[in-house]
Amino acid sequence: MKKPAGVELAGIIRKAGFRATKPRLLVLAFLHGIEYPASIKEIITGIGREKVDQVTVYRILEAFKAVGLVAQVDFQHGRAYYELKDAAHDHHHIVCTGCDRVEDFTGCDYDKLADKALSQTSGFAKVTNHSLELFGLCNTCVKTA
Amino acid sequence: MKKPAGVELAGIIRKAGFRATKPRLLVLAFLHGIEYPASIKEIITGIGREKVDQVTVYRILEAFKAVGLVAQVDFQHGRAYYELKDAAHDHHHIVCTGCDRVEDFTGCDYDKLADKALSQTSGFAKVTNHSLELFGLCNTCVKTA
DNA sequence: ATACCACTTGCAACTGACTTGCAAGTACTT
DNA sequence: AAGTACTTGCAAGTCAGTTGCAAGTGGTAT
Repeated sequence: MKKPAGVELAGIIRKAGFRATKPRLLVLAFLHGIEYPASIKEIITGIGREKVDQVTVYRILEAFKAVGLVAQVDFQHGRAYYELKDAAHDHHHIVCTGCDRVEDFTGCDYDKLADKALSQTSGFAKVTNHSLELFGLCNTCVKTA
Repeated sequence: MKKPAGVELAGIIRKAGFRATKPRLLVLAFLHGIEYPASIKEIITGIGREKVDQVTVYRILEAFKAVGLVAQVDFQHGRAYYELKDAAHDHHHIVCTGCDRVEDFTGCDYDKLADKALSQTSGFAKVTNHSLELFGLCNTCVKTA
């Protein structure tokens, strides 16, 4: 089971136009294993500091983002979070401002939103990307608020 | 016209629970004068570096944000942007990834979105805030892309 | 298999956004 | 006019993310 997974990941990386190096495989494997977006620090700690330099992780994520392999999300914590991008499942996150708990939700109606924005603005030709986060209180934090 | 505006701004600040100090008046007046969100650096430069310390600007914006007087938006430029919050006019921004040009659009259907998210998640009790940005290409940059 | 070379990585040093501690200043109250 | 709690300014610090460059390595051609 380990070998096939590795091979598959290498294929994903090569298809994206990169060499299937050990750091890139480690980053991609780590992202495959998480449920919610992870910060760079979490990614490095998760992989193991001795296995890959943080600069390398920054560069890999930047490159993966550029080819649409990963999505960068902003939880307003002063640092970037990353997760694999799943084109078929455009989801967003709701973040608890009390405890940083995260859950997913879907249905932002991206296409309609993009059309609406383009029809309202005179200077824009196309929408290529979007970011949407909801902030709120989880069942636990709402009691102590 | 200058005096009344100043008095009015002072009232806004006091109503929010702060003392109407010179730095706070300057920040609020500057935000009143901009068309699109400004970075801290732009705010400081706009006000005049000699008139107010950058630490003070950071603290003022943080405080104004906490009471809902200003909104912080993320254009994925690695720094925060700020603008006055207009409760009656919930607008969002579309940002050109080529030249950083910004325009507004409205109609994100916040209430419906919040309901949708709450019905899909089991752990959240309420939505208190949201962030939404579209990224795209303006009429100029789309030609050179 | 071997060698090559462009692509990658790791290290060290750096930048720039933002924060903290604290003494000095000042808006509002009495 | 004076007091005091709220604010500010300065200096120094933290932390995320970047840059330059020499050393390393994956994929290809031989």
